[in-house]
Amino acid sequence: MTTPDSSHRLPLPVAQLHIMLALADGQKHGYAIMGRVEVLTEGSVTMGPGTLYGAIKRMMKAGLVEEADERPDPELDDARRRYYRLTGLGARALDAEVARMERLARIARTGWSALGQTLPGGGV
Amino acid sequence: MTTPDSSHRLPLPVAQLHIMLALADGQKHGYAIMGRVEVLTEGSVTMGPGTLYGAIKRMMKAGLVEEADERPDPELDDARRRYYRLTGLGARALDAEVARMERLARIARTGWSALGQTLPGGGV
DNA sequence: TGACATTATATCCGTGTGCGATATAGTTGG
DNA sequence: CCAACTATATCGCACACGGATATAATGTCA
Repeated sequence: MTTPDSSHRLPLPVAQLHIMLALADGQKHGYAIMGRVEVLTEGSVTMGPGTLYGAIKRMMKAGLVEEADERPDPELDDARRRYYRLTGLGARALDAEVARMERLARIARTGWSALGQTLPGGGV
Repeated sequence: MTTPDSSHRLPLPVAQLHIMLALADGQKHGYAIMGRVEVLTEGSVTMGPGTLYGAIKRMMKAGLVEEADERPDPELDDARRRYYRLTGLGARALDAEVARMERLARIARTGWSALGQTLPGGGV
């Protein structure tokens, strides 16, 4: 019996995290997200359409992102585009995921002493 | 230019990262790893045997961990145990993975300005 | 106008991963 | 002596990722 309220169980799938980061500063359409992910990861992650649209479908189902009806100036627009934005839930999930990564990174950098807990077993 | 280190690709599967963190302060046997992961993640991640041994098998194949022959004092030992430790490659992969997480966390916290790059396309 | 690259969304499917369930057995303690 | 705990191991389902592919509108340029 996994958590029935699967609204946001961590860790977030990596593709979803990348998409969320790309959307963090405002709504974007799919193709723009792909480009933004590449820039954000400094070229280390190239997200193809197979990854993107599959992930977005799951994220919409989970309520992490939603389609935006508002569109930019018609001059700059393209009828084919579908714009997506983070929901409140999505923003909170992103925050939780980032906190999770920071906690793990801190453990890796400082050792588990960072936890301030007595660990059983000791070494070996 | 981040050294691509072609032998493995990031992001590391989450279970593998957790195992590596658990092994970072010294070799441990499987059952101890499960407990350590739970402590390290402050109870948020409970790793079962299905996850652990599958992941370890893949990690050994990838050269990220290896089985240790040295065992602790026979008094404290248990014949059934199999001890694992990080390899040099594993330690470097852990380091790269942590760096990746820190970079993403930094982007999430500070926005793109962290990249010091001119982003094409603009918003919307 | 016709040709071609680019932009843009969408699906299919193989493979890898996570993880619950399950099996097996040695160890410890009342 | 039996129950609980320790310990390793496998199976199978479901999901996530990502390459390949399809389709079509838009932009560009000779």
